[in-house]
Amino acid sequence: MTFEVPAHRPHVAKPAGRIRQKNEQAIIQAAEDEFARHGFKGTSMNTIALKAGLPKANLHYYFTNKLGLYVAVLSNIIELWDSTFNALSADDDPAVALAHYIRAKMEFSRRNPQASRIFAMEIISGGHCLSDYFSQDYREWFKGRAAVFQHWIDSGKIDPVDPVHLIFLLWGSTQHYADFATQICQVTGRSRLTKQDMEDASNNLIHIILKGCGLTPPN
Amino acid sequence: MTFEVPAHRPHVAKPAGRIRQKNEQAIIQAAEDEFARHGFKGTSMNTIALKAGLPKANLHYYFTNKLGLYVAVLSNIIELWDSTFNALSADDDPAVALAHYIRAKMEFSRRNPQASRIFAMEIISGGHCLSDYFSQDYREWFKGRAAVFQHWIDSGKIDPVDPVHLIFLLWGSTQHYADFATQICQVTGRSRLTKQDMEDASNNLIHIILKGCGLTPPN
DNA sequence: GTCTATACGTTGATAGAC
DNA sequence: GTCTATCAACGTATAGAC
Repeated sequence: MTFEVPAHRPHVAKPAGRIRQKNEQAIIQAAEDEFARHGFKGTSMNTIALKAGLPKANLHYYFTNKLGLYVAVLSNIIELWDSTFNALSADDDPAVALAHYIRAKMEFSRRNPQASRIFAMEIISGGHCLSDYFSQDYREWFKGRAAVFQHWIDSGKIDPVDPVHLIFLLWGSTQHYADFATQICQVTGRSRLTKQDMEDASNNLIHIILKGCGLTPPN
Repeated sequence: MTFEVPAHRPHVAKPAGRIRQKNEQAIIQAAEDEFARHGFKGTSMNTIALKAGLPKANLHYYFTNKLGLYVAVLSNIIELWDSTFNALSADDDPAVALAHYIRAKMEFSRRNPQASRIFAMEIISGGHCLSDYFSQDYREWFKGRAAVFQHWIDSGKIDPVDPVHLIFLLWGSTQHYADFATQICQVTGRSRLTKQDMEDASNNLIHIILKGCGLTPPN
């Protein structure tokens, strides 16, 4: 009995791989748009397919099902989400670190408003798709982050505020500019939030929050 | 040819009216639950009907169509929404007025988390159903509200912060506790936000925001 | 006023030709 | 790998019996 040896195939960049990459990218992009606007249940695969310029059967080829696609989009977002927050360290000067964090979070809201909105919709909807993300590890990670603020408090660098609620203040006040951009534009009569608008907003937040914690804004 | 005269019917409280009131209430209640969880597109009339304990044809009897029901729910919410904000007056002591407003807004978030979430979802989705609400009048109203803060600034009562962004800070930081309650519970390991949690949060916000505006919290 | 039965489009998903 | 054709389930909405 003999075994066939596979014929030699010269190593070329598989065209399939490039098409896959391009299509997956187009699908994720289109899916972000739709999920940000209508949430998970409110979004249809058909609409995503149309927006991506592909037959809808292809979506099921690349992403087994609708939930798979949604989780892929969410994961894409979560990866970016916490990195800025992780940059905060107990050794930092609180004023510099907080000002930097607020600017970074606002810049993230400006550049990825859809990511912020998908996350917001998922949380508002109960966050069941993020149950893996919200694990015991996540709680430990959060405790560690809050400990940074507690250290600043214990060493008298900032006012004895509640570290946990300070974090929610930072998150809520910055994400508001991505999630509620529609309302902000309506009340201010703007068509969109410019980079300058976001810098004004950042400066305002930095002034109030830092001073509110007993700090003087840097520079 | 004779015309029949309708037989006399003694005036009794129409059972129809009471049934209508009871059913409409049950439908709106169920609709709030579903819209808060899945947004407009993601909610089905069938699910609302099941939750309300009524055949789904009844929903179309009481509320012409799905959009009509949604708008009814939204209007219910909007009515409550701005009243607390209207209470702020240029003549008030800023510290007292701001502290009172923050507490009122947080209490609203605690008692009507679903209302806040439906509003949030609608805004994130583009707010097209609120185009009537976001009229020229609304912009004028908002300007008038911002003028209160500007007056406090001009008379040297609070720091020269940006009044418009201060409003967004107040809105964002308080609504966060309704809209992101799921995330807050997950990271803090709680099953729900208690009244005490919300009071702690209020006190923290009052400390930071008032001090950040150059004010001393009252009492 | 109320509810059963049903019309008819859209949904997520798949089978199978190319 | 890709796409056309199709399915069963579910969507909103209504007609008409009670």
